[in-house]
Amino acid sequence: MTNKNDSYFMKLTRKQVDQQVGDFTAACRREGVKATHQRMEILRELAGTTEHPDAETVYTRVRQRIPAISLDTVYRTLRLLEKKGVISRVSSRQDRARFDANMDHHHHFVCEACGRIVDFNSTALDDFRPPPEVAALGRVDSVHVELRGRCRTCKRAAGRRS
Amino acid sequence: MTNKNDSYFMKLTRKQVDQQVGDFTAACRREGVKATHQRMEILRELAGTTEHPDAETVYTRVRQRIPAISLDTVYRTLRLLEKKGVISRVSSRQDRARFDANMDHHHHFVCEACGRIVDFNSTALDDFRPPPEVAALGRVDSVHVELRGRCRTCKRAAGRRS
DNA sequence: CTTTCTGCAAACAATTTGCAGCACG
DNA sequence: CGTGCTGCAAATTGTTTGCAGAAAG
Repeated sequence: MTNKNDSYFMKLTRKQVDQQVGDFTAACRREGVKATHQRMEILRELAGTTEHPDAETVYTRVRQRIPAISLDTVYRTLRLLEKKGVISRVSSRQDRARFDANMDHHHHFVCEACGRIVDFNSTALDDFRPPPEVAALGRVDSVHVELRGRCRTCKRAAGRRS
Repeated sequence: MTNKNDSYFMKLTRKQVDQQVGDFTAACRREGVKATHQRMEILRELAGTTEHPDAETVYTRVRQRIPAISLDTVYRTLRLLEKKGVISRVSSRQDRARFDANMDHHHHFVCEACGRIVDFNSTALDDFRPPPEVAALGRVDSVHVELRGRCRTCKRAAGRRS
């Protein structure tokens, strides 16, 4: 499956993966979360690849080692790992699609508390040129920047609460 | 609903909206697509706001003017408008969630043809400071950059096809 | 041993689609 | 007037959840 040209999806070294899985095992013990076979193998699978697989893909691969594992467990574990800060999902959680009639090139500020999205422009970003390592990957057509944080309203609300 | 402080979601002027709706009407005539009442009102709704609403929200609002409109029509029209390049969806189409065990700060190159996602780093982006207009909106916690384009493999495949 | 997980199946939510009548051009 | 569009309802897909048995600590 993997050959020299498949450099996009290079797997990490066994040692690096073991390290990450070991760290998580320790964290589980510390927090009273059970370090089950399924969880370890799911993390091992994800830690060993850079191709950002979806739940179904992780499921298919882990099943080679744990044939009886269920897709639900994969979903549940991915959610757990995300909550524990061990993995993240690519791009901000997008439950439903949102639309934009502004077709001029622009970027977004996203409030992670209330979900508000505000457009902005930046000359600094317009001048951005992809680094050579990216140019080597292929052709870049557009640059999309998302700044994540808290809008003033949500910051204020959080302050009042505490 | 709208007050002076609600500057995030300022509506555009009537004139700008009319312009955009008129342009689309013309494009419809040109391409033999029917410029129905429903389509025009959906575009009008989206063109008149900067808050990047989802389908359900557009539906609720347009229904105030066309009570008998259905949610399906909203979905169908949004898809049509997107295909015609009149609107876009916020963030790249994410049918299914994808996960990443690399928790170091990094950015993504996304091939729009095959969906491959490759991580990269950039000192230029690490140095990026949000413009003052964004700082005024709230606190920025992280910067996520997505470069969209074609990977070498897909570029090559496209060339062979033509 | 006891509490937390897993697998199963059923539930959910966002979005898409087949069909018959209605409206635009 | 005919073809494309709409509304309705049913299908699809990704993801979540309730429950009883299984396993980790």
